[in-house]
Amino acid sequence: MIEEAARLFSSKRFDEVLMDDIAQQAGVGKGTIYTYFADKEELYFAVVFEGISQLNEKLQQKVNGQRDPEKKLRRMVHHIVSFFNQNRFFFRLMSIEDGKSEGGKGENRKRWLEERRSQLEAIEGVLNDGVDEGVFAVGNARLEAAILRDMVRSAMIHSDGDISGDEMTDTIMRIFLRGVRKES
Amino acid sequence: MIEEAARLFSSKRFDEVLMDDIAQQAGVGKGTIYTYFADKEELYFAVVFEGISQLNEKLQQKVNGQRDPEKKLRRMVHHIVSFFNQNRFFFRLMSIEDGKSEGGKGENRKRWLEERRSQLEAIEGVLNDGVDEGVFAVGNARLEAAILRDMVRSAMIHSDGDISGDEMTDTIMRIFLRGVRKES
Amino acid sequence: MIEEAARLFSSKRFDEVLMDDIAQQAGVGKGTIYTYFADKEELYFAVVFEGISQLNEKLQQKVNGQRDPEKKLRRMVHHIVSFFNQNRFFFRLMSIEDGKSEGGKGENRKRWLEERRSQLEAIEGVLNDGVDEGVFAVGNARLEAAILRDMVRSAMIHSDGDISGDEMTDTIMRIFLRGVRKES
Amino acid sequence: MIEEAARLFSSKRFDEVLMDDIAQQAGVGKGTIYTYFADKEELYFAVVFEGISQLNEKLQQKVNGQRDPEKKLRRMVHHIVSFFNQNRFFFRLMSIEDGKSEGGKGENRKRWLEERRSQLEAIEGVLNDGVDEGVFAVGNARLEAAILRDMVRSAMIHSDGDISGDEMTDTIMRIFLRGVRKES
DNA sequence: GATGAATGAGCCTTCATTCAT
DNA sequence: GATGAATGAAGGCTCATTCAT
Repeated sequence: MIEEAARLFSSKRFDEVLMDDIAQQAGVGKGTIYTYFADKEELYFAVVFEGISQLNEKLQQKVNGQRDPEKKLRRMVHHIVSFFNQNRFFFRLMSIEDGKSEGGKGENRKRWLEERRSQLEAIEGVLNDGVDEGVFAVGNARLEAAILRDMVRSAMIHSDGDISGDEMTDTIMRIFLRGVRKES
Repeated sequence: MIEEAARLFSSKRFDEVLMDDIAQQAGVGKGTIYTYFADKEELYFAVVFEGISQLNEKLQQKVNGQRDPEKKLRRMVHHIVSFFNQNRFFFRLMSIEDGKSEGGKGENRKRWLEERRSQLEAIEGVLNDGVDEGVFAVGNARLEAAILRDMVRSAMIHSDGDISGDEMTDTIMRIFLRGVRKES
Repeated sequence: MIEEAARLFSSKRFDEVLMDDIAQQAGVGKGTIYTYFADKEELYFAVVFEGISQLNEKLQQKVNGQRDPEKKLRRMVHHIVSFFNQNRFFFRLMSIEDGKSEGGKGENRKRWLEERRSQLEAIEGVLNDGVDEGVFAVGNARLEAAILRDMVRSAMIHSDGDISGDEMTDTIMRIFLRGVRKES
Repeated sequence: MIEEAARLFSSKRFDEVLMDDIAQQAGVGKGTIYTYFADKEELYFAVVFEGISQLNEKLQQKVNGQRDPEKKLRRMVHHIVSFFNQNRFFFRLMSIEDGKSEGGKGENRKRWLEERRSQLEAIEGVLNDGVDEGVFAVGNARLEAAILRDMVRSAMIHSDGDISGDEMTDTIMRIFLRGVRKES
């Protein structure tokens, strides 16, 4: 149900997605949705958080069990690319939420910001590790973490499926690593 | 009228923006909007295209009157940053449209893709110039142009006004330039 | 202006006729209509009354200057047919008004009933003359006058222009005259 | 629901009848109407066709089980009078539709013309039977059928409830029968 | 007096939500 | 718990009417 909702929400505007459509696609009665979600908005955010949580969890795992900051970074980027490749709709949903400024029911907005922070902190941590080890030189770690992550978004949007996940990862890493590597 | 609509559309969901609100904010009667736009959707896209056209036009100007590819690139990035800083709503609207996949009345979708292509080609051109001059080394110029442009988006989102336009430009250029500079 | 309005009101529903259309057809500015008529409804009734008054006036003339009741009747029917043939729209408008029951602003409704009464009285008078002269035998003169007049409507609707005014008159008179002629 | 809509549509102009009123009169929610009819227009025509179909069906029955053309005709007229007496609104709706010329979505217009034709053919058939049996003499059977049917309309309009259905039938038959009877 | 751009009251229609089955 | 027919609040849109030019 969440999956079908995700598919729809990521390809159409919120108001263009009808509860009827979701129910039909998910193969359940319309009323059934309301057994699990208070309203359309709640379903929407369930979809959004389902996606980002899952990604964040996996991302955390990649950090562990690897020493070299560059390799860690590459594994993380590779994972983000893979995840988005398999869940193109989630990636679009996240883009949308990321673009928002203040709006939304504070509750959800807050949760979203937390998830995003947690995601960026994972990347930021690796960058800082690299700095500590004397291999990276970053100005604003948080900002650069965000830039790295969004490079994936950018690559996804502009690849239209023409470019393999590996090629994307390579391109992103080439640009980014040289950008943050400490000049010797 | 378009300006007020842009402000509203960029801070709320399409369905949360009421024609009544737009009319009120713009200080015109509701009916007046319909004298100029067939419906809410048309107004929305007028807003979107107004923004991107304006940006693209200015961007084209920056390319001329400058030799050094690095300096050209910096001027372009600086301009995008300034433009988005002055029109925060447009930048959000563009993010939204960029995220979309197929949907929408083909008409508008097509126009959007064209505007985007034109924008990226401007950047791409500079990258290719750099390659010709032997100062840049790029793999997929279009993709890397897109990445550069989206770095601005990323920086905007994650700066929340804390970071000045110049600092943003510097950070972006530092990362990107080193990423594309030909290794000597 | 009234004429164009008549043409439109008789071929479309009241709500389908736009003030814009009337203005355009009549070749005047929309505001100009309001110089002469308080609102759409007033224009509509001006149209309706213009038609029936004109018809009634002419009908009255036909009665005079003829002795024989049958000939009078024939001349009247012939005139109604001619008038409707030249003003097909008026005939439709009258049908509409005739069909109504109570509704409408009492003012107009009252005026309409008066005009209709006056019209039927003209016919009724001839019928009564015939009765006085011993050539007609009628039950309810008013009702039979109405039936005669509506025969024209009926013939108009079902002729679609295939039948000439004279043939219509002949058919109507054949049926009606034999129906009211005193049996010898 | 159709019945209440019929009552309203026959006493007011299309644009004066509000969907709210229909819903309220019918004792259903406004949205419910749209479960069964696509829009106001569709409901309107459903109402119109419901009436004429019902009448036509019954009319067909009257033709059977009777030999004498005059008696058949009288039974048909009597039935039309009764039907209209019981469904005054339908009779007004039919008048309106009959008066129209070209307009309307071809679909509905076509259907209307068919129903009307079928109705007139029933009457026409009896007239032709009479001609075959040598008791009637008609010029244009279709036209005279139409005239007969519309005599009922005429009588309805001008009776205002003062005249009984039987009296109406008698008057109509007296005029019409003598009009078509073959002169001996 | 004529005009037509601007207006906003009003209405049709949609669709999230409910609740009886 | 599941369902989907019924609901009505809400909002997009129309168009008669106004009034500054």
